[in-house]
Amino acid sequence: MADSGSRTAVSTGSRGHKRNAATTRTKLLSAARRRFVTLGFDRTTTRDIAGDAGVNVALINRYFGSKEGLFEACLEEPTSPRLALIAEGRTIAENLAEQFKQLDSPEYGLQVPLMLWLQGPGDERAAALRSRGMEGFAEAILEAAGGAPTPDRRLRAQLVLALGLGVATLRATVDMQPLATVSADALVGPVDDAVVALLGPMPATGRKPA
Amino acid sequence: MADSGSRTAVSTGSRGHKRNAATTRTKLLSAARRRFVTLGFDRTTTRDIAGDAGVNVALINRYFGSKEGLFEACLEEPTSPRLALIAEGRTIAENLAEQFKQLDSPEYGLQVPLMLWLQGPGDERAAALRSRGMEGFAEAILEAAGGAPTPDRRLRAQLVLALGLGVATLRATVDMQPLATVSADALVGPVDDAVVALLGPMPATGRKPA
DNA sequence: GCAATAAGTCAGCGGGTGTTTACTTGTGCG
DNA sequence: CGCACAAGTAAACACCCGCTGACTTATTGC
Repeated sequence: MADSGSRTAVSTGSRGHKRNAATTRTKLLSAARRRFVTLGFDRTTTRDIAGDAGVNVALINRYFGSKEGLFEACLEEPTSPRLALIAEGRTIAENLAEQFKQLDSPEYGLQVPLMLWLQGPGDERAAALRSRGMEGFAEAILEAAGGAPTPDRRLRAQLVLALGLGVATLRATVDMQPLATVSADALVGPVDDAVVALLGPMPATGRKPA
Repeated sequence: MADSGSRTAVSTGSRGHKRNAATTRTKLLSAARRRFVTLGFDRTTTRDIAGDAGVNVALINRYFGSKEGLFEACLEEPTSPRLALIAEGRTIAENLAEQFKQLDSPEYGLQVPLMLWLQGPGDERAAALRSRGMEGFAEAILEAAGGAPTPDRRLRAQLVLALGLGVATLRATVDMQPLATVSADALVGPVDDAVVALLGPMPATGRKPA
């Protein structure tokens, strides 16, 4: 149901034609992602998404089956090539700040915005996706921090994730000065203090492997 | 509009009578608070609240004017005597853990549940309440931490708040092990590490005032 | 006890939302 | 070209929600 069609009329090109399934699918995805991130699932209406995308509402159900299907597609399919959750050669704090920056830019990025995971549909499937995504993120943090993955360190890594999530949430939803308006770069220092306190200093990457 | 009435028929007692405005008002408040905290504003329906409270739906509009009014009343009027945001004689981490405990108990507590502030109505008034509440919380943290309220320390106090908010959010909405199920007490140690890293050690309270 | 009034009930309206269905228009292949 | 089918459109359906207004029932002061 609502798959890409057995035989697509337009093979690959999205060139200047007025009708192109892949293009409108992508338009819907990015429009939906932006709305979902800023407003949450409930407050986002399908008509608004379609309006932003400049596309008919019915296409949402055609291509994604339902609003929930569209939401799950937002979780699964990034529009631009997905950024590594925790890129190497940077501190964890810097990586978190990178996520904040993506939240800041209203056009997007918005690759793996933390907010997207929250306040999604009450749907069971989405909840499972959310949990797995969060755990994966925490695990990436733990790995980047190095050391043995003991239960205590796993908990601490999840606290780092909680810090990042809290910052993203506050910045996105509450107008609290200075946190709401300060640049993501200015957060790196203090956040790094907390991360180091929780997980210890980052291991030297690359040239000095432990 | 929707005030407590110029001349209340029942003065104070909530004794055995079938009709008592104050009692049903309170019933509505606690039922609403629980729903709002667990489900958020949008997913909570007035009919559900009234059902939980064992009360007719129309009473919500009678006593609180609207669903939004009920929400704001939840923010303003705690059912039980309000706990200090940051109680003295405890570390900030312990105080945060206390908030987590209140989130854990499904009956409640729920005095100043962090979640309540988020995902409220898009209403302007509620947003303002939210911002002021959050700022007040951050300021209480800053005060408890002692030292001069420099802009940098204010930001750091807000990061502590972000950590608490993130933990509360994750525990309430995402089933991520071990964070979701670990006891609030077990969080005190790690959280305290982060808080100390951000704001320095707590000043000695009471007997050794600065 | 008896009106006066507050507390509570009931049914329905109006609006908004997700979704479907029947239809039209464009596109590529033979 | 022209046919078949995909892509897109328009309108309406069905549902749920917040809210309202007229009504009924209990409670209180005299």
